[in-house]
Amino acid sequence: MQITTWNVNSVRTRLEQVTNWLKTHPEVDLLCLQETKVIDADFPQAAFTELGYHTYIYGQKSYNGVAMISRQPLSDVQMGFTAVLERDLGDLDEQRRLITGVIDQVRIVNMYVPNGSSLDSDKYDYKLRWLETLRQYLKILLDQDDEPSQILICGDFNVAVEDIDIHNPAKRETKVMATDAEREALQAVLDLGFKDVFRKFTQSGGHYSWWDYRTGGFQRNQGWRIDYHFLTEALYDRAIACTIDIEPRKLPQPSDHTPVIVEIS
Amino acid sequence: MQITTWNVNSVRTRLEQVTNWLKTHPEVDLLCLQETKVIDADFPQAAFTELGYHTYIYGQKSYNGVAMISRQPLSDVQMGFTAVLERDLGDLDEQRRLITGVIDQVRIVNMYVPNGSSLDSDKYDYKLRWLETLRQYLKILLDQDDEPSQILICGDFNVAVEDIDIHNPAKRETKVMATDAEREALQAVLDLGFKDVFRKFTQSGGHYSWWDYRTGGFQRNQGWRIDYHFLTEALYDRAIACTIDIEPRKLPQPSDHTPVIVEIS
DNA sequence: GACAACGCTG
DNA sequence: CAGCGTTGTC
Repeated sequence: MQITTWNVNSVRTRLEQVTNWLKTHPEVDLLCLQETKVIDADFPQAAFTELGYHTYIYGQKSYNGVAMISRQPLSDVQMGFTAVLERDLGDLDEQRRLITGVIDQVRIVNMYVPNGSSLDSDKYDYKLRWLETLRQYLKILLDQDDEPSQILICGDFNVAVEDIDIHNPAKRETKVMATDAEREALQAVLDLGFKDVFRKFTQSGGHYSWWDYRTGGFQRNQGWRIDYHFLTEALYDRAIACTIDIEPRKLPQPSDHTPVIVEIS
Repeated sequence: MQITTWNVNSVRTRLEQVTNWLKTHPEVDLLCLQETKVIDADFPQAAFTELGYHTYIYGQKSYNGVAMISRQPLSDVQMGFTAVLERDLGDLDEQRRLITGVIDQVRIVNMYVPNGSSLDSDKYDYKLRWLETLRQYLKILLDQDDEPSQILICGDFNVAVEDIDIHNPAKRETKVMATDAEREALQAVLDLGFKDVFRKFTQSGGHYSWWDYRTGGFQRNQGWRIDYHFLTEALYDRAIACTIDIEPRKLPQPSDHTPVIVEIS
């Protein structure tokens, strides 16, 4: 089974690139999208159903929005934190950033973690609170799951977990995406029992999933690895490959992110 | 000598269409553009100079803007009413709607007449005042010119001069572009001694230069003839053809207007 | 740098 | 329906 995560930065603008990618990657069973930036009514479902996929969408206009494009139907699909946490989360579940479903006894959680803007902003605080809520949410999913848990969480985490996941980690504490506070908040999530499956196969640096549009850093491979698949132990053991496909980032008018694919035996 | 008028509705968006049109119409000596929608600093001059044309631009951001693209250098180029009327025109010369120059002893005046919005608007009043100012402006040009005057005024006049210039003239008094007041204001201009050269060669209706994007009227040829070449008597006598080229309107992402070409012996 | 929305104009 | 500019976001 192959699962891909890809922040497409508008599914409508990138529609042809996404469908072309699916056509050239028929072995991919599930594509998890982030930043679809479109309300459900305007999501280009037909483009995917015509190719034989099932679509599960949880969208919002302009910002955020996630979707899952699956060869097989998913079961137990749920949107947002509230469906699982069953309490009022205030502002933490207003934005559409998280969708989950089950395929072949594996629960997939596809998410778009808040970016955080700047360290002194309310958005940064929101990001930390969101990650803590994610921890609580995943704890329940883990408790609900049969042992051993087979859960995969993937998406754009907007955090680089290690210094080798950043092209220049020197001033990492001054900007969002790699501060200690963000890493600790994410680590608390991973401590529930999730492992970065890319590192099962690749220990070297220089492998990134996102390159800023502004600095033109893709040409010089000045990027960040912020898109991940984190797997529970049992699933991690079954993983046989995890790769980053940088080809879509080379196309004209690309997303700033590129797909990350994991294969599970 | 062939002269073309074309409201391109943004010269940057339409640049390739415009240069392609020039390439396929090498016999055109002068192309008069309206609604270039760009300040002079950002006008894509190089695209025209590379093709061997001289450019004369009088631009404005977002709205209006006129330009002349000429095989031969133009002489005595002037922008706006004020250069000729030499008095303070208040708001009537703030918008960049008029440029003039001389080629082969023929004075060309290229203009974009205000649209007028709706009958009860200040813009409608502005349109009528603008046309009266145009009359005063042309009177001076005529007085300055050697007898017999060889003046051609062309552009988007935003007025249909006759009922056969409108696909459905029934309710023409309720909307802008063919009310009696607009026609009278334009007629006062033409009474200085200008004639609609298209009608020298074609008397039938159904010939238009503009089709509204909104109503999709191009498919059913529901348009308006609002782009003209008006010529002084001496020049009118020398005209040997005047045609509307609807091909550019058939292209993807077209301007809502299409070129009108006049040929003078 | 790129995307989407909104307001304005035609 | 299509253009531009502005704002907000990342």
